[in-house]
Amino acid sequence: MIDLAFFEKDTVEAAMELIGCRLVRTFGEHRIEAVITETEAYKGGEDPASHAHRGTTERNKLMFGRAGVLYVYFSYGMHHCMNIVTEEEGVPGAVLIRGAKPVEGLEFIRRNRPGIADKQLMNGPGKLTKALAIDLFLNGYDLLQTGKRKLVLLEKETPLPFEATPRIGISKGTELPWRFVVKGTFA
DNA sequence: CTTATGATGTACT
DNA sequence: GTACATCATAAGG
Repeated sequence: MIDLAFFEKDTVEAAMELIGCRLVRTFGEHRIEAVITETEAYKGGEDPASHAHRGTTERNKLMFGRAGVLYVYFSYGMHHCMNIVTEEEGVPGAVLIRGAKPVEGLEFIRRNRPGIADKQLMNGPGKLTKALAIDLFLNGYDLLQTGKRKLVLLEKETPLPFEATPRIGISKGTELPWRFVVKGTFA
């Protein structure tokens, strides 16, 4: 079961364990479910590519907070990116969810991404947030909260084979193999 | 198939 | 002012 201990650990470990977990987004009667196929780990201090590298700012302060909370930010003036905070409180870290594969609610995903081919619905961080209708109003959302929830993370049923590669879209810290992506044709 | 480019909020120099 | 954890489209081979 997903609990605080699942997130309150080393960010790289958490990023690997998130591969194969399912995201469930609900709005009213609607339900979208997707399997996470691609993640990246971002720490703080020692990680030059991390938003938290140079200490807290108004935008990144959630990365220093409690694990299991969403950190959503607006990037390049037009995309949202979704992260899940990791590590103990006070230690910066978050896992960027870079890609997923739809398993349920395809019609609602298509509605969020009109005119896009099925294979490209959620194969990138900005695309994934648009497909799941995730934006800044979910910034700070607690995945561990009880009661009626708009977004739920489910533990994987079966582990998926994945590989570690350098992270994408960054110019510093490229030597760290902290991107994890499902192998083969699954994604 | 590949590369180039525009859109543009936030953090930083 | 510049850089950036991007994406969709246009242009070239």
